[in-house]
Amino acid sequence: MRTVQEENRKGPWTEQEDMILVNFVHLFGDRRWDFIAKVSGLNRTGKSCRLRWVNYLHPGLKRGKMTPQEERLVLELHAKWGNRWSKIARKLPGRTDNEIKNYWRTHMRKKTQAKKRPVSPSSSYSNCCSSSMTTTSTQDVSFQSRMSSGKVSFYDTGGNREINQETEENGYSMDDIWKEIDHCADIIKPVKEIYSEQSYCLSYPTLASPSWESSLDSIWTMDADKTKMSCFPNDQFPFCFQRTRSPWSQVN
DNA sequence: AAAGGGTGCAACCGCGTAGCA
DNA sequence: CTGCTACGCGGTTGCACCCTT
Repeated sequence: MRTVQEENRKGPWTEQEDMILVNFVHLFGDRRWDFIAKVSGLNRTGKSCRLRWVNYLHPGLKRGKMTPQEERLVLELHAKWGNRWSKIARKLPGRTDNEIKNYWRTHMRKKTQAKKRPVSPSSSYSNCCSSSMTTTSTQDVSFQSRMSSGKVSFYDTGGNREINQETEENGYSMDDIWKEIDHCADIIKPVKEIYSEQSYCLSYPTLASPSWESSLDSIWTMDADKTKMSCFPNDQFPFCFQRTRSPWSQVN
């Protein structure tokens, strides 16, 4: 009898695995992960496949640094909802809960470091979020006092009414933030466009939760017997984003 | 140029929950 | 109602890269 550990691969995904996963997701949709994991022959758990898809391979993902607008929105929403990362992520198109979680973690780390060095005008935190963080001061004070009094954990700030109040007093409402984000979305090239610009054969239908079924036929021409990427000309992989650290770069 | 520490991010783990038989 | 399975979420870890000394 073989153990699960013997059967399932762990650790970083290879380019090949990514391609196989993308292929099977396009075939069967981004549900039924255990099934996909099984039929694809990837020695991964369904869970692992789902995570890889959601956090990295999903075509609607935006890569790169958070914009000031996004930073502000994360602050706002976290103040409102606490560590409900997936809920927050839904309000930031193209960002994953994992990404936001990581961002927040980094953000809070910087904050606590700044706290340790109290009167440093050029603290890393203020540098990082200098752009237009109108909401930080009050939150910092209340949050940090709660932190230091041991009432909250490192991550969990819970809901914070004060910040909402303050934003309203400042006249910077959620509507304003949304307007900025809309404006931003105009500037940022839709993923679809980027794909076509780079001569990739794929055209992804929507940014969030694409309905693959509707466009499968036109997009993917795959021989059921071969799991080869007939849809990727010249073995190109349809990403508009760059991998910085990955097994891929090492392959070349 | 090398070493060491810091940072950021991908991926795993455990738990809660929805859906189904 | 109960048990099972799969999925989703939040927390945590590991490691590659970057920066400073």
